[in-house]
Amino acid sequence: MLKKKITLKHIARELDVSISTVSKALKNSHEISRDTREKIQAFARLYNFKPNNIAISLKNKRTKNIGVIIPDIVHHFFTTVFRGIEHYANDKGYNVIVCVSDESFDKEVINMEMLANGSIDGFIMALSAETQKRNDFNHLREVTGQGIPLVLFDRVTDELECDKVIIDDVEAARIAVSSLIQSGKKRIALFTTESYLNVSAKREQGYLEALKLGGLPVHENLILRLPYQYEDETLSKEFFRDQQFDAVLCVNEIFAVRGMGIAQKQGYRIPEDIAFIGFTDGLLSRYSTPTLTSVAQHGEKMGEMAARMLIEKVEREYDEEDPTNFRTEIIPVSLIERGSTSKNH
Amino acid sequence: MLKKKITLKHIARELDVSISTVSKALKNSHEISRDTREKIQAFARLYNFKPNNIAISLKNKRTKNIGVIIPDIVHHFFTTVFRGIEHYANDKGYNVIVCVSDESFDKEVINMEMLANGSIDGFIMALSAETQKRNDFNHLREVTGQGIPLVLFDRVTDELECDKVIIDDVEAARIAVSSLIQSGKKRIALFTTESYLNVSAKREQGYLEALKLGGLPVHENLILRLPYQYEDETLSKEFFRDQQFDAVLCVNEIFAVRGMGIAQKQGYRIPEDIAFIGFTDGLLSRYSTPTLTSVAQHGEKMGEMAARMLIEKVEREYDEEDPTNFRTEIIPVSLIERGSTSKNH
DNA sequence: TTGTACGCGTTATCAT
DNA sequence: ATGATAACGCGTACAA
Repeated sequence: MLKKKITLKHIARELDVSISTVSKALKNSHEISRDTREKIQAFARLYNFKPNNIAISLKNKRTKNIGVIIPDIVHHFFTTVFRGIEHYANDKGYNVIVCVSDESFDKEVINMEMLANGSIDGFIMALSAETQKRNDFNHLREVTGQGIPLVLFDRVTDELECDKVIIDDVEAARIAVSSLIQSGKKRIALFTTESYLNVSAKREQGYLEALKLGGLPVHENLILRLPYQYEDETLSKEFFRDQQFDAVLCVNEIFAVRGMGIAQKQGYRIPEDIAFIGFTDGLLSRYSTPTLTSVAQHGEKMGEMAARMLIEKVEREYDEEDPTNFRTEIIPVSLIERGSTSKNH
Repeated sequence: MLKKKITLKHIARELDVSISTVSKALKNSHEISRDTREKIQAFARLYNFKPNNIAISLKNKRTKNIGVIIPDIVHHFFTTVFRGIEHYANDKGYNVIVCVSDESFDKEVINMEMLANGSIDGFIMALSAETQKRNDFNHLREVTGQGIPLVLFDRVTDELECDKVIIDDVEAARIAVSSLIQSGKKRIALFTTESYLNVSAKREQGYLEALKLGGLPVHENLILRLPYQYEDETLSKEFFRDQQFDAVLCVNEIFAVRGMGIAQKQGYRIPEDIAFIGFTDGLLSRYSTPTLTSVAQHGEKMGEMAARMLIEKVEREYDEEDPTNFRTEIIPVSLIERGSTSKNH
């Protein structure tokens, strides 16, 4: 019953040939006579021989593993990106090791160190909130300094020279707000997170730019900033109660859906009284009441792109190419229009 | 700038000692004189020496990696379980390699084969839909036959002897339906998936048992079965239009939220006209309108348990213990009551 | 056509 | 106190 994994050595012993003969025979080398070749191959098939990945990794100094470090896994956008990474990587024969930083700087550091000691050929990651707040990227420099390729996605930083994949958050927010302006909205609010997160800062910038472009004034009291995982709805309730706006851009779909819930409870009609647009086109956007118009970030494409960039770097590693040739790819967004901005949906 | 990874050999050469001396010194062996020990340790620290995981894996025949194969990653419940696995595993110094089967039998097989060749010490998985449909588990037997520990969670099968972690789906459905009966509901419907999925079969069974227990008759036309990822709402619309029920148990939160949307559009009030209960206590349950009463499956605990069982097996592997001593752990569920069953929420 | 020897990086055992 | 050697499993340059 217990058929332990078989090795070249076993086969060699059993068939009374040398290990290298077995190795060559299994790669169909013409150095080996048809006879022994077939004998060996038959035996190998019979015992279901598969070469040991670890041994091969050690020999090639390539693991065919890529390390993915993300702040959270119970999170629609990140899982979407992950799916893209996983598909592309698998396609190319790579496996994916995932570590979750839980938005913690220390965990991010520990995870990277764990993986950097030979377990992976390269990293794909989105920075933890704490890392962005501290603006400390030495653990990343450490790793790139060792020649390990790194691709950052979504939560990136200008302080680091490496490959990056992002959406144009400024542009995305601008598009969203402009579409509100075009549909006749005059007073547009922003419901967002505290702005040490790169993305929220950029979305705010896009919001401001769109207002300017549309000739609308900026009112600080039309902007509400709450912690990323806020609990207390006091401030948000006030915000919507004192409603002085006819539309609101929300930094993600959770903020949007919570906002819609509050607004509806206070008797506002959506989209007539207040129109909503969110970021992150996930389940909530599709199944909320009303359904939520949302900026789709195409996470899967982002993941594919990140994996592609990483694997290219990894496989080019030992070639002539300039290793400091870093790219930043921008994944286009699209606005998915639904019931929170138009009655027709 | 490019400080390539340093090895024992480098240190040995540099300090003009033997490799084994370096190895011992770094493990603080008292065989080595304080002098050389300190010299070597200082040097190692300076050059940030970390032993190569791959080499250690090869030597120990232990990778400290565990393989997780799940049907889908953009899926609240699975990511929740994954989080539990990841936390526990990381705590114990293990890394997690994730593969996604996309509900495909072939992908599941390929993924397992990729990982089974030395990349991991054991598997944690939930069976793909296709695998359950085909009832073909040879790839799993293959792996366990090689002595690789396997823990199945949620999507399990009786055909396989191995460790398992499940929720009691029968019990869970019974609790949910009983609570509806207790609150005075008389005609309780079931909105579920086609039943080749182990879980939906069990939830249906629990539904039937609860009706019997409550002295309520079973009406086949109160049961609607649709494909797991159905698109067309024709049948569901009919189902709710011809509404002959005052409550409905839904096999997951997506089915529940879609159902609520349809019912509300047709003018029914929730929970007065129809009460809803779903499975999978995720974002949708928390943020739908009304909020959804839901069976929480405590995925994170499930993941922790699975990881614990697996790691115990892995680390006991070479000991005396009976390897055929398989357990099935049942994670208790709880009913999270919200607005879809009671006005007070 | 086949086999020997070496190396990947580490550790453990056995000399010296 | 230190070093040489073998071993983990594989691949390959070189020797026979």
